[in-house]
Amino acid sequence: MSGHLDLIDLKIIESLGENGRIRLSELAEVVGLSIPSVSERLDKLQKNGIIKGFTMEVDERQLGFDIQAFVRVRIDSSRHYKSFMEHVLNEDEIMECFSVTGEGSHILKVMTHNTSSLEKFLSRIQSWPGVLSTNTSFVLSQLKKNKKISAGIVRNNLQDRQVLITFDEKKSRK
Amino acid sequence: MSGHLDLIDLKIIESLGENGRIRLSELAEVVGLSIPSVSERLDKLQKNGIIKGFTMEVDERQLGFDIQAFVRVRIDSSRHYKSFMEHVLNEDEIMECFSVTGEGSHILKVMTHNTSSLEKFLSRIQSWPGVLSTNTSFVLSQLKKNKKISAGIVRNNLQDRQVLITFDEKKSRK
DNA sequence: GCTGAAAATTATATGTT
DNA sequence: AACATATAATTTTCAGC
Repeated sequence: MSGHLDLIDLKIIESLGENGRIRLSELAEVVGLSIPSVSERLDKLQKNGIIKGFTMEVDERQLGFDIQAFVRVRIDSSRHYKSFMEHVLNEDEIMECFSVTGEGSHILKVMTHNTSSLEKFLSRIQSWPGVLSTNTSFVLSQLKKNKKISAGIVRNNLQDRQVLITFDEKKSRK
Repeated sequence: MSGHLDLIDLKIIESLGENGRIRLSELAEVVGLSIPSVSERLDKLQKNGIIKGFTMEVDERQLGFDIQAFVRVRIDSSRHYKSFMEHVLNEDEIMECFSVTGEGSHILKVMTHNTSSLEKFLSRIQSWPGVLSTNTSFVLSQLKKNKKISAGIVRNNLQDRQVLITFDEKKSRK
């Protein structure tokens, strides 16, 4: 498993959240370590699976995706679950899929070209075996998108579990 | 505005979606242009705002965020909108906020430490002026997260608007 | 807008504490 | 684990097309 995360790891994570293409040299400057040290830590964070990968944020509208929507799907659970999953993975217009509690068993985040393509998409979904109903909410605008993972908050989260060793704690151990 | 996007731009976008830290040298290989050309195109894509930035995907659980939830909020619209926005931007636990149609005026994607911190968060929300009700769905698991923006699909989207000029079209113009 | 080649910067590998 | 040094790779700059 992951071993321990210290504040430097968290700062690395925070910086990469703000700018995923930041250079190791800059990162080294930010956290106050040498480049090889930062490089090694970054490798470990990826090997541990704490950092899963790097992506990009795009302006979807400019790429012709004028419609975003949340679609709540109610599926006749167990029996059709496997085929549902396969369909979900195959549909490029489904950007995210969550299994959730509450009304409906799944929430799909959908991105598509126009109302016509959305209509086609919805009738496709409704034809999948086990799909009992759907309920669609259009996204009018996105008011917030939090990229940064604050080192401070993560630190608080992890202190409970003693996964994290802060610098001060380290110092005080002989 | 943005000028024109060709298939090479879309391939750059697709590659960066798969790996946001891909090197210019690799990118140049993928799209079949020289490194300076790719570098220039990347700059333009960022200046145009088509590429908004680069981030990282993390394993939230390993960082102590054990709870993710969608919270539908119904707010007494116009009058309290501004203060609502301010609150939303201030809360680090709100990762995303969408204005939507359907039941409730907004959907919040929330990430927090445990049920206790969620409970605190929900009572905080409910105390904001104008918040009439909330409805929370826990995320049990995320089944899909689409990082890649397929060049093929974007091409289809944009062809309608003639924003995109394909290589073949370019060739055929004198 | 693209290229090749020089210059500058950055990343990797190795050995040491 | 972190560092310094040396080496390798990458990115940037720029003249020329």
